[in-house]
Amino acid sequence: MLTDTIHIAIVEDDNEIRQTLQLILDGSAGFACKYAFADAESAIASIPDLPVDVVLMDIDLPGKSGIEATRELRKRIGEIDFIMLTVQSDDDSIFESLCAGASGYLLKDTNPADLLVHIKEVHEGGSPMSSQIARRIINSFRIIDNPLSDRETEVLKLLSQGLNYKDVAETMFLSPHTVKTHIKNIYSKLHVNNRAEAIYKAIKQKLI
Amino acid sequence: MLTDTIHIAIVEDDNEIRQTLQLILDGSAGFACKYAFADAESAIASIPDLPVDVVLMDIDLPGKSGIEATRELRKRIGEIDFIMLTVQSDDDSIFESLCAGASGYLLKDTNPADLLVHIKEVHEGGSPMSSQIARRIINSFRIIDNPLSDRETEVLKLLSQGLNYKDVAETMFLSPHTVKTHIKNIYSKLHVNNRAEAIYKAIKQKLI
DNA sequence: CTGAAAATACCCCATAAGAGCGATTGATTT
DNA sequence: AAATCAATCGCTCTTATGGGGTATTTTCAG
Repeated sequence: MLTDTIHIAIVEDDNEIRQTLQLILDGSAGFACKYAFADAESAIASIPDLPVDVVLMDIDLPGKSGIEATRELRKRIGEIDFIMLTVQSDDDSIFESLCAGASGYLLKDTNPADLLVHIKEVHEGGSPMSSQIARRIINSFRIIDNPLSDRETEVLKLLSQGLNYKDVAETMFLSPHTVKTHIKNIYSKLHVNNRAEAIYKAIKQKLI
Repeated sequence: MLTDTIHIAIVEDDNEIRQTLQLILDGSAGFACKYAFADAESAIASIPDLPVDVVLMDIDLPGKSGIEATRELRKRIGEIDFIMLTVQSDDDSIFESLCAGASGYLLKDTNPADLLVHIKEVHEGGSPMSSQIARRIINSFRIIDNPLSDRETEVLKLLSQGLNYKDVAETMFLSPHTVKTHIKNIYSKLHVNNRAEAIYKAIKQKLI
């Protein structure tokens, strides 16, 4: 049925890649690719008004990057899925893209047949990515190493919830003096000298 | 070659599933599955001393969960890859597993042929997961919505680095009074009343 | 059994932080 | 033209915080 057609837009500055890709996608049953843009600016201007389900977005664009384009388009339209299609696979690009609202992240050497499968997956609520890229994302969940004792971790968690010395002491059935000592030790172990930085570091290192 | 064989261990309490799986895996070229455990405790006791490359871990085990088993084994041995193989696909299970050190997360309805491919992927440094599961992970990177102004965000970032009123003021070329006002507005917008909680909330909501 | 690390408790003191006020200017929106 | 909000600067006051110490008990690994 026509209503099941997935409507695709491409944002890619390389003319050959863009045109080839558009031809392939538009020629495949169940897919339509009527729109293609060579830069972020024109994509941002046009896509909000187009009947598009999935956008294939290159990251390396002249002027605004594909990540910025994704971020801006996301702000205005929530229903479109973005797949980053790029040669870059460095950690920063991946995480920035995901934070900007991308649903998939594929490398440009993905073959057209697989690409079609992945577009379908995204449209059905999935997030296709190569297992190498998935690993990088997964690694970001790992805990590096935890210098804090159980008690110290407990204290820090309570602090992060806005409790002060006295409250923490009461919650943990301790003297406020002990809480203070724990906090001092936490600061020393994390090499910080105040609460704000301690919490920041602890979260970044997944200690709390 | 024999040296290219991937050695697998299974931890799964259902006898039928465990035995069937072991037969299939051990019978496949390039794979060996000589070890299978019915509970976390025996797996934790034995696996550190076994020549195993990849562990297939069920989450729902009697006694200690597969997630705990993964966490404990991870502590002691870094070179083994863990694939969670489970019926549960709720967000908590996924994130806990990843934090515990799992490299892949597959549902039990994955067919044996695909499973072999995924085991290979893991062993080569990838992280196989269904695109539905990948989407859940990706969604955890999304920014919910940002009530803070640019200036306020800037202030909060500096606070998270341990700066005090005065330092922030100097860095941003502002009066300490203005910084104080910004902070007060931040607290009010985030519904908190101190620095610690503000930073905690801001990070959790990906505002900084 | 012994020694290190963790957990507990206490003191003093200078300063940073937060609450509660008010006020002006310049955009942006309606 | 009015209203809103962001951004800026200012005051007072109380309390919490962090830095500097010391010391005892418990727990756990070697």
